[in-house]
Amino acid sequence: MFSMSSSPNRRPSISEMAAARAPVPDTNANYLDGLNPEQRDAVETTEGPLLVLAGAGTGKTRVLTTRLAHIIASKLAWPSQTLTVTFTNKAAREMRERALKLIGDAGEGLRWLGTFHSISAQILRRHAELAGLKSSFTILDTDDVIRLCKQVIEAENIDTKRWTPRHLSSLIDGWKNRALTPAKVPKDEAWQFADGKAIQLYETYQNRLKVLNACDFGDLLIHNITIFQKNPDLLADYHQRFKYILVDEYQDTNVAQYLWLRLLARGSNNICCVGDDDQSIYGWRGAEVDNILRFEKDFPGAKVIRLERNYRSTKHILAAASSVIDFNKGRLGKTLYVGDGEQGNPDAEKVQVRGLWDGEAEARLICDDIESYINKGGQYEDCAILVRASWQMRLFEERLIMLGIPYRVIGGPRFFERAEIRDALAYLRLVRSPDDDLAFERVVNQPKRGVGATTIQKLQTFARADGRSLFTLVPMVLQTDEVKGPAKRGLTTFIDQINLWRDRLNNGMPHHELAQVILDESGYTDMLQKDRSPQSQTRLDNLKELIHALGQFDSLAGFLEHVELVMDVGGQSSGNEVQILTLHAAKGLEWPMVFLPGWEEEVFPSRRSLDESGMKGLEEERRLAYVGITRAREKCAISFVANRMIFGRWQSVLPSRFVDELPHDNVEASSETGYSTMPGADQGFQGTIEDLGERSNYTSPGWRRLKENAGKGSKTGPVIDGKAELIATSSGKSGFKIGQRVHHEKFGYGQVLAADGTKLQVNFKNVGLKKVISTFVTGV
DNA sequence: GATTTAGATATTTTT
DNA sequence: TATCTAAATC
Repeated sequence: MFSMSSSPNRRPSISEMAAARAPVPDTNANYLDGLNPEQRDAVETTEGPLLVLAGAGTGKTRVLTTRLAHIIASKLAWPSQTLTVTFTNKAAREMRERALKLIGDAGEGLRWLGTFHSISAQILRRHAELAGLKSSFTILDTDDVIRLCKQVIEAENIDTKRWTPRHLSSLIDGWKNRALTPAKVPKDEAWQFADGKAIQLYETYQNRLKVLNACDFGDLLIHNITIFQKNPDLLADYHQRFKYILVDEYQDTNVAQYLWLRLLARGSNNICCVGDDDQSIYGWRGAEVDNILRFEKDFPGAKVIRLERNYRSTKHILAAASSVIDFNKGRLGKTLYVGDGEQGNPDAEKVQVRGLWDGEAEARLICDDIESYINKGGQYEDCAILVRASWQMRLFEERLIMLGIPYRVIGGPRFFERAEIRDALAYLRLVRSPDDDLAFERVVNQPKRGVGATTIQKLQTFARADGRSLFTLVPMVLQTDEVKGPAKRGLTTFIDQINLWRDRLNNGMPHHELAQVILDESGYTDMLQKDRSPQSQTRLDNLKELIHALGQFDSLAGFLEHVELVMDVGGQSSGNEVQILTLHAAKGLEWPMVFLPGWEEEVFPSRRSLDESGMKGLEEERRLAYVGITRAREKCAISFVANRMIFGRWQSVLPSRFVDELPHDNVEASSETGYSTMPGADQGFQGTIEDLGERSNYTSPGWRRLKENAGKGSKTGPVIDGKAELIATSSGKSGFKIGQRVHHEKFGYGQVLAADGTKLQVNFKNVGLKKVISTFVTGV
């Protein structure tokens, strides 16, 4: 319907470009139908900088996609002359699909629609030499980066226990988020690591990257920025190219992304940013809410459009969210209201706030709610449980399994971050680029080939001295007697195999077939098949999945590039299942029924957030609360508990301050925390000391002590900190929990240190070394 | 060099 | 509690 006279992939002729400059309003633009006045304004304001403040559920994505479609359909620009940046691959994909749906073939050729990282990688590949790289540079993921940091720290003889590689990598990442190259880092920040060596380490890290012909994620943008700054001609080319810039989730941009956008927008000045300051929840990853707060100053003459009509949630849900977020200072300010009609649904349910005894009771209640919703004809997929931290998920999983309710955990370790997948990819990387030392180190002894740490260290020393890569160095070392025995044999077969695989690839063996061959011939598959741990089958399945995914790409290079930047390929199909996810992962999603458990001080708002970032941290936690509530369409149930087990210890906890910030009129509150004793307090335990037999996990200190003691004929445990530990065996059904306070008629009060359902280890406060417990332990 | 054991450590995670 | 890493032992 909006097809153009010529193929959109063809470069436009001069006259076409001239014609495109004069907007030709399309009177049949029915893609504009159904937009409200503000949305329409946001779509049609095409000149100059524009900030669209889009509250939750106000049609943000629709505006963005329609705007893109509008620009193309009105021939203001060719698809290839628009730059659209998102944060996630998923958002980019959705944007592309929706734009294509609106304008059909005319939208083909949206080459510059993608994530900040994928677009800056594209640009960097074209001009890599200006950053001292080859255009075939590899993009390192977090895992590689940490290993590299470790090497850098060790090279300086710094204790990696006191100063962890993870810490250094997060510092470097933080600087890159702020667009600081080693030279630009404020000198006093050097003291954040290894007694003032931080900046120096950052510098060596960067040098190592250059030698490896590699980039980390932050580099993609930093290199772009420096290239643009040093080469005005080149920047001018891109100014010519990008007539319109669209940015999604602007509140999440960091300094580097902001500078990058500023540089590119200087050409046309047609930059449209869409975002919501109230949904900025990635501050800990370098996002600067300030970017969106400062927009009008940064882009003079900017227009600001607010989208406040919410088409998602009931009035009670919106009132609850607004009430909480209103406690934040320094907002741009918007008030959400029900988009359809004055009141919305008059029968809408109020937001529920419930207090429970402990996490298990909370899980029971929520899962029962889900069950009764299903019994009334609801769908599992309509329900979501949103938690602050992933450790909170376990209780819900256990309960859902018990009830036989299908569920899916969203997020968690991603497909391409799994060890077996990264191993397989490292083999492929090494076959393709022998100089990839990080890949070499990863797989040279995986499966075991007798090449241990000592050998690798030796090789690294030589490689450093020679300025060669490990792979090219090894054949030379093998000529000498520096490496002997199993290590020598292992290295020989390793090198031979890699070379053989490379020949096969060059002789036209399809890459997915090669991947299978590599896994089989290297012994990797064997290793997993022999491994009888419960995860090994999943690992084999994952590898199968990987080979399948490989088959979808034309070339190995194409696949690797894809993998480096698009890490979310794993099985996406979601069936009819209850979803469990973190609040962070929930952004951008919505459900009819949303459960928000764990609203307790220290948990949510999280203690660490407050400790580390104070007021700023608290406000971000509050935005997280806002995001959580606004995910709900019809029903939102918030809950908190009185007792929670955190890191294996029971703690009594207080309701979150956010609970008090909810509006009374829109909330229905109830509490069941009136217990005076722990559940199970009425049950008795008879204590005798026994051999505990085999248990899968004795590694925790409590159980380890317990095991040491078992079967030694000893009647009591060792004295630790002047307190005796006694091991009791349950006489009946266990209702006791780790950390729970118990009472024994002889020994007085104690605390349960370990329990597996039938046996208890109790730490009694006032006891020295004592004998058999033959009497009952009672919960208090 | 591999395996076992002991100890420390613990959010959120778009690329 | 569960997981990861380093030291100790085989």
